[in-house]
Amino acid sequence: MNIALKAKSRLQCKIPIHDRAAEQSCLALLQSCNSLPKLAQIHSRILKLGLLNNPLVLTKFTATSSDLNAIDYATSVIFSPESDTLLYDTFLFNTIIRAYAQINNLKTNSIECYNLMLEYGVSPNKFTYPFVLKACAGIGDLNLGKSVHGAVLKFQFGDDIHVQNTLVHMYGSCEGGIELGRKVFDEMSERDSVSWSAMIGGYARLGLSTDAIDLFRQMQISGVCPDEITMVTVLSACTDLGALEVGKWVESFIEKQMVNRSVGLCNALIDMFAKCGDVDKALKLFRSMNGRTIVSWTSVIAGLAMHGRGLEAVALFEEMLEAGVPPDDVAFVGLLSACSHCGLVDKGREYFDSMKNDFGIIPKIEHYGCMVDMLCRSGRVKEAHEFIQKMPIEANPIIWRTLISACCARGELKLAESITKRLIGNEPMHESNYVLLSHIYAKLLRWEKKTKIREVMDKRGMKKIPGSTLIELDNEIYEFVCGDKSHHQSKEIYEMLDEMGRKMKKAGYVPTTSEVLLDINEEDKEDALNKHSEKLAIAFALLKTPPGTPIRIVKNLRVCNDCHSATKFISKIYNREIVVRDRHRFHHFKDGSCSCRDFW
DNA sequence: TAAGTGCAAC
Repeated sequence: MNIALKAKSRLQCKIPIHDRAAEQSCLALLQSCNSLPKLAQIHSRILKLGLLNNPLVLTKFTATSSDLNAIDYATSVIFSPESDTLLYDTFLFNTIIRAYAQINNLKTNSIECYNLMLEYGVSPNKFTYPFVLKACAGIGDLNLGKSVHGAVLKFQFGDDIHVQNTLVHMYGSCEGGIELGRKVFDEMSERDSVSWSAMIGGYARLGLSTDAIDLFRQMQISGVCPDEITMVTVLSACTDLGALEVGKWVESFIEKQMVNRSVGLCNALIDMFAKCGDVDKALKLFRSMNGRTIVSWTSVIAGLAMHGRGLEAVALFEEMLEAGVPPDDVAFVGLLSACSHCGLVDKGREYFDSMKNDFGIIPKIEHYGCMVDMLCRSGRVKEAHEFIQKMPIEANPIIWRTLISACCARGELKLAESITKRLIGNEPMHESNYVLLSHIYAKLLRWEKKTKIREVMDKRGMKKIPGSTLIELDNEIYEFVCGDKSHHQSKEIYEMLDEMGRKMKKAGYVPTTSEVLLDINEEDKEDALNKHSEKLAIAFALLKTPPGTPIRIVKNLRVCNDCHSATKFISKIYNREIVVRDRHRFHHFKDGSCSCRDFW
């Protein structure tokens, strides 16, 4: 739909005379309308009464419905050449701007409509800007947002708290806008829970989760009472960090401060517990809640899959079907990844077909990704390769990397090499491709080629994403990077590391030096491995926590082969359960083995 | 007629 085009021709149109009584009766009907079928009835009445060109009626029609067809219908009539321009007012424009701002992919229609409003000389009011800014946030265009901000100031709505709140939200949703959002936030004379939620949410979305949690602490000092949405936002920051202790604290805070937990809040708690390592708690919470939504089910199913408990995830999916909840595409991603993680290839294939045939869901790249992973894990590398070539959509780098890892694990090194080289051609600045290639060369014993990779990376000016590990102790979050010496107990940590190394070697641990990308001698390679952030974090935890208690750490990247092998030894030697969350899944180390069964 | 939030393949 092109609003502007439809509007152009109608500036000169004549003013029709309306039947006021009919208008009133229609408005009253719309007032009590609460369902789409009812709306359709009213629609036919509008037609019968000849009120098609009555903007008042159509505005109400638009406002009552969140149905896209109704909105499009109403706008096309409102802006048709026959409609009554003299009845165009702020309310009408606000309604349409709001309607489009609420629908994904149609946010630009909101902006188009707002521009039209200015073009016709209809004045925006303080209710206009929250809608317009919401649309800007959805589009994520910082320059657009800035220009609307300019208009806000020009029309002198800059002091309105709702406008300010949406400005914060808008800047927080646009790339590079967070600082400007913070400026608006800092300059506000008064802040309510929405202001704080918008700012905390901005940090959380950008992955600045520690900033989000810090700001939440400041909010408590400020005396503004957080609401459900604030808590959902803070929980998403906890989830991102893997900060289970902070998450638990948030849960108790919710219990103390709030009477009822909304479904949304419960879903956020479930997701937090699952992704912070306590999937049993997530399950318990899920069992205790009323009014579960598809998001609740999906969060637990995906959570179980992530912890390697695929069979339980599949059972839960079946339970969901029995409960009469129709699965959506996201639920199938969780289910298929569960099948993949517990080796249910045939069952997985059945579900994949059923998704299309029984539920009419067209598989997306993520679903194909699950299928490739499933075939790879069960050792059917060739089949996986054929599957990729037959896919109706083009494979993405994630899928290719899955296949490459499987090739390496199964000794299909030549195939791995050729795919990796092609991938580097497509994504020359993606570090993990080079790491993969270097592993392949190490396995092929092609040391000279392996050495060259580092040079290529340097020449292309690539920055290595530094590996880091988070650990939470006594409500504090500690971060370790490779070779970190910044901790005040650094000396003790490195002594612990030496002790761990000695005990591990005695138990039969051999460092996987082929992991190291640098061109250095074997001894230095061992040293480089030994300083990996996850080993530092584990050493720190062994020092600071009572014997026998579980250790939980969160790694920002995928855990490396050497750390994986070392952690297995450590779990046995020190008799500790070690729960490692990496970029993609959980590893539960216990008594010398890992829940991922060495495939990740 | 006003704001803010939650599930996704490696």
